[in-house]
Amino acid sequence: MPKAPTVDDVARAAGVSRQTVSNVLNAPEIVKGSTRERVESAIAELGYRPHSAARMLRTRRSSTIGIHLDPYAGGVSGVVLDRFIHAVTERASARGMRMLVYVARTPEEELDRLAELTERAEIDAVVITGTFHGDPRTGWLSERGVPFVSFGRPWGADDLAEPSHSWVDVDGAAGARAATRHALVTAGPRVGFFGWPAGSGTGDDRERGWREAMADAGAAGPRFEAADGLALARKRMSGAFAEPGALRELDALVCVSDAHAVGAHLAAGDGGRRSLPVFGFDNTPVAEALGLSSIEQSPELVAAAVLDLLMGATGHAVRDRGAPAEHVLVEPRLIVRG
Amino acid sequence: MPKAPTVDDVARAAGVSRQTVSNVLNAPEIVKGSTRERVESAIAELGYRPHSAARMLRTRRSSTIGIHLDPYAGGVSGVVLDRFIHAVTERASARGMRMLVYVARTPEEELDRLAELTERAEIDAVVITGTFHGDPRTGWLSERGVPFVSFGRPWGADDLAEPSHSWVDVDGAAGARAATRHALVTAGPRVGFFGWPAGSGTGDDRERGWREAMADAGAAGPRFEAADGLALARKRMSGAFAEPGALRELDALVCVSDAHAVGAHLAAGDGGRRSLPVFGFDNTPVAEALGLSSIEQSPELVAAAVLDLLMGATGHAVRDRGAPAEHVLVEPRLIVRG
DNA sequence: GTGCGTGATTTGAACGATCAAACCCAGCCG
DNA sequence: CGGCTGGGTTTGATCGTTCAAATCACGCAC
Repeated sequence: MPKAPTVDDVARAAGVSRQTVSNVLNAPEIVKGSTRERVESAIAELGYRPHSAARMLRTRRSSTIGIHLDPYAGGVSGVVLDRFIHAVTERASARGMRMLVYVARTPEEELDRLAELTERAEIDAVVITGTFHGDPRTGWLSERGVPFVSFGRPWGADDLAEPSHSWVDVDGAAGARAATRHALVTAGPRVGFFGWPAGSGTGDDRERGWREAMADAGAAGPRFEAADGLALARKRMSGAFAEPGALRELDALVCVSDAHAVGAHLAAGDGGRRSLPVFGFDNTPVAEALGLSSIEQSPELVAAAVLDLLMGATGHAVRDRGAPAEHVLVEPRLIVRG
Repeated sequence: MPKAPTVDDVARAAGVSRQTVSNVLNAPEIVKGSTRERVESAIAELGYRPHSAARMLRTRRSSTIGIHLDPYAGGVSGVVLDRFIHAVTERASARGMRMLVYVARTPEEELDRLAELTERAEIDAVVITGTFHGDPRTGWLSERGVPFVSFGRPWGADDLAEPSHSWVDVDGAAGARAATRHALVTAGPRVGFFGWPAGSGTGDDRERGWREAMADAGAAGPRFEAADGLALARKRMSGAFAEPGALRELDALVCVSDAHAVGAHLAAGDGGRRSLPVFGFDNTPVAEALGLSSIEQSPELVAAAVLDLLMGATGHAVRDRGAPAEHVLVEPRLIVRG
């Protein structure tokens, strides 16, 4: 393995100084055209690439962004986050940034990881996902001045008008509203909602969309709930559908997740109504496989927005804090099937 | 933001020299007990962490491993790789390594990414996934002396006896054999196989397992095939089951993937035989949701094996090449459902 | 008493880049 | 003709760590 060429090797080959080579790379506009070309061809000739550790050391920037990898929970969802991570990585790459992934089982453990990564200067910024009420991460990051953007709103009093940090989220209420409206038009007025127990932010937001659409239409429908998980959801709805007439008196069901939707769909099938229109959330492969409608979150759009907030619309480095907290609310898209 | 403490700060606080602090961190055994304690408490006191860029620059090691993120194909599988990446990251973290992810749409693009990452010294090693016949990556990496291990065998002449590089894979034939045997015992002798078109390595390997189990039992069954994708699979089997008696004369079906299995399951349902025992591969959430049996690949075991090959059983740095090429074949596990 | 070996610690240099300031050289003005 | 300006380029210092070699302290044998 021949030693990799350094900036000095290039300088010698091009008959200029170190710094000029550095300038060609970092501030080409200040170098005279003819010398720039000479240096560029020397770079190409030698196959030179700047040694990133040296650059990091001097500039005190790692050009790396950290992101947490959620454990595989074995459930139906999860795909959304995987798509999101992929999209963020792609976007980051296009802006000359790298993505470092880390794992942690609890928020506390995540703070440990983050402390290590930031204090060793391995990352310049963080993308956090799945924010929740009283999330310890946001305050911690703000205090230490670590630039970050969250996929998920702060769930505080004033998310929209005066957010405590930059965030991007999908407008769950709008998604549920779209699904509910579609159901009202195509199936009938008795559209139910199948959600998580109250208090989960995301779930409440989606439920609100259903409520609003129903109120607008002057319609009413039952609300069911179950904790996360396909099996639980199926059991819950099997119970509900066992009530005489319950299944017959329902025109459609909007669900808080694809897991819930699949559970409800299977329960409806068991109850002899395989064709009950069911709407899920996340547009996972399972919903696709079973031909269920679902709300597509467009994690690619979220990813693009996250990087815009983190680096500015065209920047090639993380914005230093001091930049105002902004947010982006992505409009989801209803995918109709079945 | 107060300036982060350096090794010099710690040295001063502990009344020793730079190098002694460094030794406490990197070779504690050569430092006298009393001084070590003094230095350790100074480290704790100041909250010192070594600056990774400086260390990288000097040691010429980044302690970082690169891994490719597959694009979200929208299909049923993909979960296996996500679980694998998560597990690798966890294992790497435990050994003091970091994981850097990158994306690429084609193998050629992947080589570009790898060239950049290795030449800038951002990564010490690579984990590649989804190897195939004539994969350009393995040769490229070997030539350049970049340490790597693949999840997926080399698919060459002498994979097992004389592999051209270290690899870990799941024993697909064993998995299919287990499923077939189980089907023969619980369902009947007419066990079919639903595979990919021949030539895909992985698919051929799994099919071989079915063939062997059938031959051992002196049984015979039909073979079907379809390209990847749930919709295609369903259509193919709907066609097959339309033949008079075809569905009745089948006791069970072993499939090359969960997508195939789900397609076959749905087609069987359409044909009036919802209870046809179907066996998938990958144990994805969809199979779980529909109550189909499937073969669990245990990506966590694969991940552990990959890091063992890359770093040695207990090492804390990537083994330099010169280490012999080894391989590990992980035994998959049949998950019976329905 | 001198020399030697050994374990513990310190010193100087180096890794490869960028920053900050100095330098050089035309061209222009007074 | 001296001084000033400013674009283009070079020089020296620096980021924080580890390597390699030097130094130191101490006990022991001759």
